[in-house]
Amino acid sequence: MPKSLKTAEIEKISHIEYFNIGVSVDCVIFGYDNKELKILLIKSDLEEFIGLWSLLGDLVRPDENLESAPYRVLKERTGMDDVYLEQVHTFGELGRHPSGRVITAAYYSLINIKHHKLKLTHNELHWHKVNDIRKLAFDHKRILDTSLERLREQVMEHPIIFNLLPEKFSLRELQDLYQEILGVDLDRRNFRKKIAHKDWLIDLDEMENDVPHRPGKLYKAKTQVRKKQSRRKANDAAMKDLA
Amino acid sequence: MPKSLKTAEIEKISHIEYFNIGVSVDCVIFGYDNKELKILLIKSDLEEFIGLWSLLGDLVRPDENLESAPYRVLKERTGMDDVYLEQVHTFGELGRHPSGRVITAAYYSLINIKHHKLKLTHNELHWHKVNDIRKLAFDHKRILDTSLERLREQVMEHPIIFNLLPEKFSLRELQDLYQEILGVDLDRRNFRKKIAHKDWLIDLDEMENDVPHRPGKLYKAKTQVRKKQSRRKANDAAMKDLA
DNA sequence: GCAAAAGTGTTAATCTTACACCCATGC
DNA sequence: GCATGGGTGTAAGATTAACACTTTTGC
Repeated sequence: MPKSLKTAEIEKISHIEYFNIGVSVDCVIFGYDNKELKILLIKSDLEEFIGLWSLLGDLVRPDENLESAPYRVLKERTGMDDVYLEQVHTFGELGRHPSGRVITAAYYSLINIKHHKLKLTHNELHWHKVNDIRKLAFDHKRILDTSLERLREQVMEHPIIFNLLPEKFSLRELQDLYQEILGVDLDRRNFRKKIAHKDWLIDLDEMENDVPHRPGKLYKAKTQVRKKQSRRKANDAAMKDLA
Repeated sequence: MPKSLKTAEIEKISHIEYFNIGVSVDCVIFGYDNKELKILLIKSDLEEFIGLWSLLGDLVRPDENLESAPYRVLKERTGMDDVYLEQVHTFGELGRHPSGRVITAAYYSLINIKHHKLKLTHNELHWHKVNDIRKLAFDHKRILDTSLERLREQVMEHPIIFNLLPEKFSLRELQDLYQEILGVDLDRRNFRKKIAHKDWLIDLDEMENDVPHRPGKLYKAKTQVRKKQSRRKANDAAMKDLA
């Protein structure tokens, strides 16, 4: 047996002083309303950040999986479960939190802002236009920027965008949302071809109504596309790209 | 002033029991030698994982930035600094570590296995073929799989692969490395066209020597491509993709 | 001269872009 | 009848995929 072998218990004791870092999760909760990408923020309750807004976060509980924490935060703050959540990055600069050493794992979430289950549980929770945000508490602006970057990278590759829309939507609504997220204008005919090619949608054979123009067809996402497709496909694509 | 406003100091005290989670980093250190993708592992010194290999990791020090920790681990274990390192994902399942609650941020690193500075500082450190690895200590196999997946996603998009090669290399060596990472065979002519198009290389006007066949031209990566290009370009690409 | 890998170009297929007209509805 | 957006196709350009022969070197 190697001479330096030790039990986990001994290792823990010898490093006990290291068990002094807080771990939190912060949720970048995206919504879409009125043709604008929104994010759910809460007024900071820390004196240091008075007047500033912050992401929804919480310390990870000692008895909870890291991945469970953002679901809990969402459930507590919005009443929603079964949401799309994805880890983005973990931030751990010294001094990023005035309470001491806190490392935070950032997740982004895409939710339907009109969902019947959505009930904001706190009167200092508000939806903000992403494009208007200049400053947030902590390093939350940087977290938002990173999440938005990731969302832009993911949104064409994986059928996740539908989490931001009502169950039924028209192609125009979908295109508007892509445009808002990517910050570009898209050609309608080319957009429709590209979406059709991805085979993400089911044609509902229904029409919009109460629109002051010719109604569009309604679609829904295929078989509850709440999660990204397996990364397998991304790999296949990368390979095909070069093969 | 809102009634529930509190200072960070008070907040910390009220959550003191949460500051009981260890935070570590684990490094997936890739190298390339003998046409094989390798990973640097250390024999686990925990009784629970006797006989198993594990990633190189360490607890994050209370006075060190999260991002600094993997650089420190690499420096300590290999003598290398100025390496390519990228955060992949943070793992925090309950029970992933027998010492107690430890959440780990995984990074992957690409290093030149023949670099003159590389000095393994521990005699239980060894390079293993990635393709041969079936089981590792902790959840390190999963961390490896996630890192490899990410490496495959990144390697065509960003000029990072050169970190695995010596300073001067031939196109054949580069192609072999891509094939090894992606697990596919590539067409030589198409590969060369694609690489030329990316404009990542400088033609050194030198030739291989001591090869038992016609020598190939040598290239080096343009202006020390140690980091990914800015994400900006990825976004532009995503937009262009749809515009 | 033989084994091994270097180097190179064309064609067909696919994908991407740019672009304009008629249609259905509410008012 | 007019304003609004729905719905659709084509041609040019760019990119990708498949594919084979000649060259240079060491032995």
